[in-house]
Amino acid sequence: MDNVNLKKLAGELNLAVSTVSRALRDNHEISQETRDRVKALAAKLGFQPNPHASSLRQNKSRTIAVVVPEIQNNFFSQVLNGVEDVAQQKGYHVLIYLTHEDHNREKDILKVLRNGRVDGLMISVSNTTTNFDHLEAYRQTGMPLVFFDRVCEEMDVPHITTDDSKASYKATEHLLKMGCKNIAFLSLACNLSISNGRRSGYLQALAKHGLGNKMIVECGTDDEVNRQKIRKLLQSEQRPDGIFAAIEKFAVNTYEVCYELNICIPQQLKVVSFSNLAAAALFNPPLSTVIQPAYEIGKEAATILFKVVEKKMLLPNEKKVTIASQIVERKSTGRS
Amino acid sequence: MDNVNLKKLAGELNLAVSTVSRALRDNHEISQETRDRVKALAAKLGFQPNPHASSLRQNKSRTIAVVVPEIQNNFFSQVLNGVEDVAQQKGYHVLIYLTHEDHNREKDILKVLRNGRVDGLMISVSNTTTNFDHLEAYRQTGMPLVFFDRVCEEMDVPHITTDDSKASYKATEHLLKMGCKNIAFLSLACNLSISNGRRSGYLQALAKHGLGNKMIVECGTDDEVNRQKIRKLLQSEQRPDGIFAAIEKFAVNTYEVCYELNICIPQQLKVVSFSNLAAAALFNPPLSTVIQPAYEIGKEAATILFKVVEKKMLLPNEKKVTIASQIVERKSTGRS
DNA sequence: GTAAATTTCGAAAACGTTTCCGTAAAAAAC
DNA sequence: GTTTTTTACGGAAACGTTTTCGAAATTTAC
Repeated sequence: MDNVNLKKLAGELNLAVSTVSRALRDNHEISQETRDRVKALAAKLGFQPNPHASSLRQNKSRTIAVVVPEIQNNFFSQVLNGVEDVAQQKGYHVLIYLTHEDHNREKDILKVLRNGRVDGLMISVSNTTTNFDHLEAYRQTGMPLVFFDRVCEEMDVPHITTDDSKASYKATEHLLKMGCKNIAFLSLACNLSISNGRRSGYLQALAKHGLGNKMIVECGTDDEVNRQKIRKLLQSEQRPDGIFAAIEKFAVNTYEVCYELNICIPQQLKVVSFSNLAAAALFNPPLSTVIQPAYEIGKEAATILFKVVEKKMLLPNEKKVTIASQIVERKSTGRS
Repeated sequence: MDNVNLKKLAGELNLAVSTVSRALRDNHEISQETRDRVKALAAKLGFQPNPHASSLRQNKSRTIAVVVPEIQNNFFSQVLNGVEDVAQQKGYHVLIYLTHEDHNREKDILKVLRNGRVDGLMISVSNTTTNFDHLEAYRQTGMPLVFFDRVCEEMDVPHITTDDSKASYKATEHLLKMGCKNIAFLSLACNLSISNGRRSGYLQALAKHGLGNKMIVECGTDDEVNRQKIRKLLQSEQRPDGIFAAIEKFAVNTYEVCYELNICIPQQLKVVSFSNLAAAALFNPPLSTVIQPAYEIGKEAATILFKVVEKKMLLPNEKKVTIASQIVERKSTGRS
């Protein structure tokens, strides 16, 4: 029942397989009359060309892969949303792969993708990735590759990022403006270019305002460990009066510890965080956030990837795209 | 550079293509010595078999499709996480499609998938879907299909859901226990089996406790419209002292309106909602939630789908799987 | 010793498309 | 009226893999 294919259509219509194929693709070598006849029967029988045969012959799959560290993270799911929008509109399919911040998984995934399964790949690298050989190997095959958010600066492929460093600078400055003298930064592992940007924005702001007392706490995936570190930080001698969280999760951990220790936000501690959570406005107190243009990043990255896939020339400004993040000031950084 | 294929390997090794193919698949008809030789060269050249040729020949793609209404929604991204875990472990690939709650998109997607691109499909249907012909047509092709969360009860394919009705009953009872006399239900459009479950749980609880004054408000995707409806509800004569939101978004809308109208939660209004947001604990006040086992649903649905794909028999209790939701009581339903 | 079974491999068909090439018939050019 | 071009289509190769069939070479059975 399933196997309605070109041969079947051809048989039914007394035409050659090649003619049917051409008719369906609106080839001008086929008369309008025949085209209509073919299409009518195809529609009637619900013919859908076999994508594997098609891909094999044409050496393209109309599929792209998106590789991200995780998906529960609001940022990445919004990115994916943007990607899928563009892909669906262009008639492409989207394969999704999660690395769970594991370099080895990332390597395995890249390896499997190096064989024509997809026409292109966009990736936000895992934060345990320090070696980029697997990406280089992928690129060597000539397949289109685009980085977004967590990029490998060294590689000469399109990057789509947000202005992490600048946004971070502004967020830090915002804390200063609201009266903080002693700001701690909850950082991700340092091998990430992304965290470096965020960290350097923080450091730049401190330097600019003549504050040398940087406090950087490296947090990770384990909530309890994070809380432990934050607890220690908030109970220390020179305890900060402001916290800038590199990712939302750390802000959540901060809130938890503050509840636990009865530290009032924003009176005793002001908090700002990178976050794409719409519900941040409902937090107690509402959390000031640096919102990344996640959907736009996804959309832009996909658009550029498709341009590369379709071998269109990229404009110079499409090789490194930066989309601005936006600070939303809320009560967590309000004046006492 | 790219095209290292069986023929190339065969040429290099003075073997037939068929021998190389078999050697790589550890066919017992090939001597251990030859197998090793072949594998060594394959590894050296980084050979990856062309998946389209493979899929075409074997008539299977080692790929499944996941069709969901949206992905920003925490629930679905957690489901996807579960699915991807199982898939990656089994060496399958995952295609993702978003319907954006649009029945027509859903139809188009299903149509394109009806041709061997995937070995199986799992779907949570859009809430604008009332007609299931497209799903029936898909099933007719004999391809494996699994429903999760938003199911089509009528179709005889595996369902993986949570105990919506029961959880809803419990949540309503919880509100009653906390002193509510007048509970409103913020509902999704009624054609969804899912919302029917949640609604009926609510109604059952009211009936059980002899409360006839049901208040059902149908909300949708537009935040402003929702707020409008909630505003009207909370300003009405018999304004409720409890709100039960069928989805997280409506709870957010409720909070927003309460802030706006200076209605105190939980003193004046208690709120509970279906939600998978970890940060619900940080809300002001912390939101009581019905947490769905999203990750588990994804994992279970994928596991069952793979069983069907691999033509294993399903146990009777795998045809309809229900995984319990869990109520987390927080301040939003606390005693004044 | 021959017959039978086993091991190990090669040739070729097959999957369903797309596309290259060829070729009748019709139309246009002169 | 002949030649050239155009139109409309058919035949077959090709994509890279898997698998069927077959067949040497080796081993085992008797």
